[in-house]
Amino acid sequence: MSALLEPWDGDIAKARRLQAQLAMQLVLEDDFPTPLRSLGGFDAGFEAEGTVTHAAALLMDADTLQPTAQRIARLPTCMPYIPGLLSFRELPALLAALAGLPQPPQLAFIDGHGIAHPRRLGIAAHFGIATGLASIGVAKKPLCGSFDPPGPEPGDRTRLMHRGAQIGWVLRSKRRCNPLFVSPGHRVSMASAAELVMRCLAGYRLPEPTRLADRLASQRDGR
DNA sequence: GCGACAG
DNA sequence: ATCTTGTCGC
Repeated sequence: MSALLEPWDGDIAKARRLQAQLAMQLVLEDDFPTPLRSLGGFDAGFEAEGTVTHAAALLMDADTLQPTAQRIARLPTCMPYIPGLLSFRELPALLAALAGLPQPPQLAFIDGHGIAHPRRLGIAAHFGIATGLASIGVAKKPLCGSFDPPGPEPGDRTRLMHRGAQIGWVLRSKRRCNPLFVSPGHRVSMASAAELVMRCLAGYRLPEPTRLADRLASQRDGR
């Protein structure tokens, strides 16, 4: 829960040091309820020329993938977008939306990277440390690391590497669609991260938790 | 030094 | 992220 509500002071170096420190607390092994009963989907968006940040939180049944509750939270935008420091900008809104759900999900899917980050603390990892919940990052584009393109079949994947270590997967979730960049957040193993995303697909490029959260967060109405 | 850079 | 309709390709 460290340094999340403190106002942005512009000190990028300090923020980076905090990320490295928080990343040390990550549990990169499977440690979530089984069998999984509930899943969560989270995504953030902006309104009023970026002055307002809104976040969508969605609770769903792990077996049917049907949403059971949803919540949208709005907060004044606290800082600008700085590559590598995304979580400091969007996490406050995500946490506010999470607090509005009837109960927390047993596993959260976050729109953005988990440990596939320069200091291993993408927004999904930061969300996990801040809440204690198991989390997985699902991003549409890479932030760092190198990789070979995965095969064309759904399920095909290659390792996303950074500084000699695997930080995630480049996963083909659907034919003829650009691959997803999947990485563990907190309390989820590298192998399970990809498997869990595959298990949540329903015919679209994005797994249901993030797909529905994306749709909710970017709807023109309800604002 | 130069280029890249989640959302 | 956001401004935004139709259009090309599978």
